[in-house]
Amino acid sequence: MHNTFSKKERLCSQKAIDELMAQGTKFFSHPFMVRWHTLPKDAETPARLLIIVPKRRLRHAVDRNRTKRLIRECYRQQKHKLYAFLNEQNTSIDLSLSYADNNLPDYHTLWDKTEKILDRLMSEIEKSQTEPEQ
RNA sequence: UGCCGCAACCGUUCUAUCGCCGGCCACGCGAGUGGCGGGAGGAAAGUCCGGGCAACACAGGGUCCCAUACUUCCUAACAGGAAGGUGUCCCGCAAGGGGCAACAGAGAGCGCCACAGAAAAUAUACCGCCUGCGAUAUCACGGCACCGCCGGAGCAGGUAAGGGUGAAAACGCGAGGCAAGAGCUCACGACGCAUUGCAGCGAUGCAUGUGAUGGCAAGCCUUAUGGGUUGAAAGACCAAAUAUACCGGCAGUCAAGGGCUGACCCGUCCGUUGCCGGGGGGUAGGUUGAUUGAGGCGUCGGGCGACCGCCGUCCUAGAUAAAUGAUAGAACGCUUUACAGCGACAGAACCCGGCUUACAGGUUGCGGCUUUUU
Repeated sequence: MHNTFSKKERLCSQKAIDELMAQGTKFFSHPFMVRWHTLPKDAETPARLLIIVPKRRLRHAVDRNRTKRLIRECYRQQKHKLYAFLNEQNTSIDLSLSYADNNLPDYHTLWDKTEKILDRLMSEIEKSQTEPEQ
């Protein structure tokens, strides 16, 4: 399969970002702050991702660019699990990964971290789906 | 050969796999698929100057505010650059070479000048120098000298040469002059100004004349010149959904109200309600602005040079929450005995011209020094 990562799979709209920040559920798993919230089933894509690397953490634009690209690669190559799960649950989500470390990440450790986060995310989604609307 | 300085240029490369953003071509109703080719920098950085572009504003003058400040030239423009002048510092025996410069005005005015020092700006008088007066006493002291004269406490005045202080001391130095002294006078020199002469477009230099004398304008200021504000998140255009000013059509209702009509009924028009269509402004979103330009490269010509002109040739990122990447392997370079590790500074955001700052390593040219050989 193609591990693509096209424009549709990115969260670009300012309005959607505001909504996510205001209403999203969040959890922390080093080195990421994860925010997500569920949406009605969308035909185009099961998940939209927003990658955040704050200027406060990494001062140089070069470092921020590289960090974002690494995160994108890790997500791109592992997202099929999440997509399959979401299709099974018949839902879609908006998701943000906010980098919260002061050092440049390493590809292999970042891969492991991303894997963990996706696992945790899926279990959380499942929980919220089984007991909806408090 | 090595080192140093200056200038110009480069600033990792290749392969495989998986991706991202534009372009062109083909196929497809379309979503899309396939092929070909393109995709960060010398500083993309800081956002410090200048300009283009855009919107808004705008009678004229003054004040305030900001910027600039030796000259000429270059340029679209500049606080940039080139050539030159002046001052100053360094190297050199010299000839000469190189560095640096908020380099207009302190003779318009105000203000300031710590400590030290007598005094920091209407000069002053601590020591010193000079003049006058000069108590006691003719005794004592010193010198000259031989019946005398001079000095000596103190007081009054003159003086700015010398002393010491300081970042800086009333222009330097020599001579004249004087009681002692002093730009008081003179020669030479430093400085400002002026005009005249000569050289130069000019700053300025040389000569001449004349004048004054501490420094700070990066304290205020004066003079001259320039400056409208904002900034691509500018601006222009298209525009779903929802609500809807307004317009038209159809249907319903005469339940409130009005006209035709004095009253009632009926009718009809307006109204009102609903639906449909049109429609303006405008939100999400999209397009544009936006990459062909004071453009790059090359030949020739002009100019000391910055730069300019002619001709030829090339099209070389265009994203928008923001692409230009990731992984693995190899090569290259550096460190290290080796294992191994590392790969400078740094990421376009409307576009240009500069400035400033960061930068491992390498290449080329010129200059200087050194070594070796001939």
